[in-house]
Amino acid sequence: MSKAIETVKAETTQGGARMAGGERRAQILCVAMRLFSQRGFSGTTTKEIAQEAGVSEAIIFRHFATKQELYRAILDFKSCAVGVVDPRVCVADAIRRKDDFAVFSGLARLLIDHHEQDTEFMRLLTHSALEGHELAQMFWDRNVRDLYDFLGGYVRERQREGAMREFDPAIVVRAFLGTVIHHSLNNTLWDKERRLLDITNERAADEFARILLEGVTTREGGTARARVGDKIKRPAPAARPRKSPNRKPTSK
Amino acid sequence: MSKAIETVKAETTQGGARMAGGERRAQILCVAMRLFSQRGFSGTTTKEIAQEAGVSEAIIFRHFATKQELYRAILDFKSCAVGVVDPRVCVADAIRRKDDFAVFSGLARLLIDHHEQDTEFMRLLTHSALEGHELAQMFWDRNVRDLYDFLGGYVRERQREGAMREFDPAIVVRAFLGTVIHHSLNNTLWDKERRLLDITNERAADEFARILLEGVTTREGGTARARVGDKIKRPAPAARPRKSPNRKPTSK
DNA sequence: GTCTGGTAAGTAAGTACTTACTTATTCATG
DNA sequence: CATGAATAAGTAAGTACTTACTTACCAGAC
Repeated sequence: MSKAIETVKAETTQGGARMAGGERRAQILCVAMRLFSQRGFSGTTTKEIAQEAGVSEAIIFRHFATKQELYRAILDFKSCAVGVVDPRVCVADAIRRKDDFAVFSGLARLLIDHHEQDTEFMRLLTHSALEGHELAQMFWDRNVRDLYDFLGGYVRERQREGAMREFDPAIVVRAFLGTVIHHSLNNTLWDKERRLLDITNERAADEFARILLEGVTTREGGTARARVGDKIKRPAPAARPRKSPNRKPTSK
Repeated sequence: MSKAIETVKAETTQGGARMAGGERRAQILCVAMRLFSQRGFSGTTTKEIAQEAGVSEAIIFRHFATKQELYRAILDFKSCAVGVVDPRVCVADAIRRKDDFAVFSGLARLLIDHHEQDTEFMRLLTHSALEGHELAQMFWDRNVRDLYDFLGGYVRERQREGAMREFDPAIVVRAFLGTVIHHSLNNTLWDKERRLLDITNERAADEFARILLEGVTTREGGTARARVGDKIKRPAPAARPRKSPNRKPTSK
């Protein structure tokens, strides 16, 4: 590769010219994240990272002792930076007003938007989960567990007030977050052209929230048929009492 | 590695002794699938595959011209084998009876069970989706698209009969399959110890179906509050008329 | 001068894939 | 039934190239 080409490429990625240590470090981190998210850890070579950053391979190892450490630094950096938009804060108002729809659609919107604008991190996280990287687990434990607790707590509260049915809150959260996260994953991983479903984030968030809250069947009971759940022997709620909610069928 | 050890290991994976061509090929395929699903394509070496299969590297290349071709063969094989349980057949009876709950819980149960017993394929598919492998796309297009059409069709039919609300069927399917698939993915990828939610497949399927059909809010309107959706400007249904259902609010 | 950001040119251990060769199995034939 | 060519399964030891990571050296700002 000629020097000229290398310089041009370097320019486009802000490489080339001499940089302050911190700057260069950040730039390498940035380039590496892009590549790791595209090709995974073992699918990305340090040589590629160096080329894309417009520097020689050696300076990568000046900033990061090993390839592993570079990867770790990325995951570390991102799993902190991701916390800047705290879902709890963003829907705090809706929670206070006990506006269920606003809570769920707001949360969904937040997540879908965030996933859309940070596709890289989503891919990176999935890669590292597959590869069994400890930091993926750490991120999951920290951020996702929090979300479950937070949302589950809200559901439990609304159940106590008689505004929600007696589902296990954890199941409700799983159902909702599943829909939302899968939607994002689907959009970035499998159906980038939106062939199966092409809707705005706003609409997706609203509809998902509506479906969760109202259900898809008509409440008036379209045809004269057995109510849902009549024929199933619902397993004793205490079978696995890990997280059994304060069930209290208030209303009615 | 001593000959003795190699023989033992070979025995456990049915390698070692001379095998008929087809047999050996199948065994390599099997071993390779396990390794690819654990470590991804570029994270797995042909040497490892050979060792685990208890043969020399050369015979891998006797059966498969390249590593890529081996990978392709696996994806090919699996994406066919996976079709043996056709969801459409399995819930055909419920469809005929128009038992919404049976349809959705049955389908969910089928998928979750299947994912649980074939974790390898799920991981493999995710890996290859991340790596942008064409065959992952093919599988998605073939199997998932079918499911969307099938389930979406059922929803549309029930809407025509006034038994379901006027959601875009594709959104309903996305919501439901999202919940189900995410549940599986969660169990195999992030939360293997089931710390966030530990329920049987049967219960998961039933609850997911109930939530989708009934919604989580009480129908009697626990507290005197605005009905869900009152304050939102629902986007004009014809905004993106891709798949707008034959809406016909029959009943009532 | 002496840090500091940078490089060119390594190195040892892998990597996918080949070659030249050895063994076991099959099976028509004398 | 024995036999021996044909064929298929298998291996040890490569090849050419890539990988993560090092070493020895350089140029400019303070």
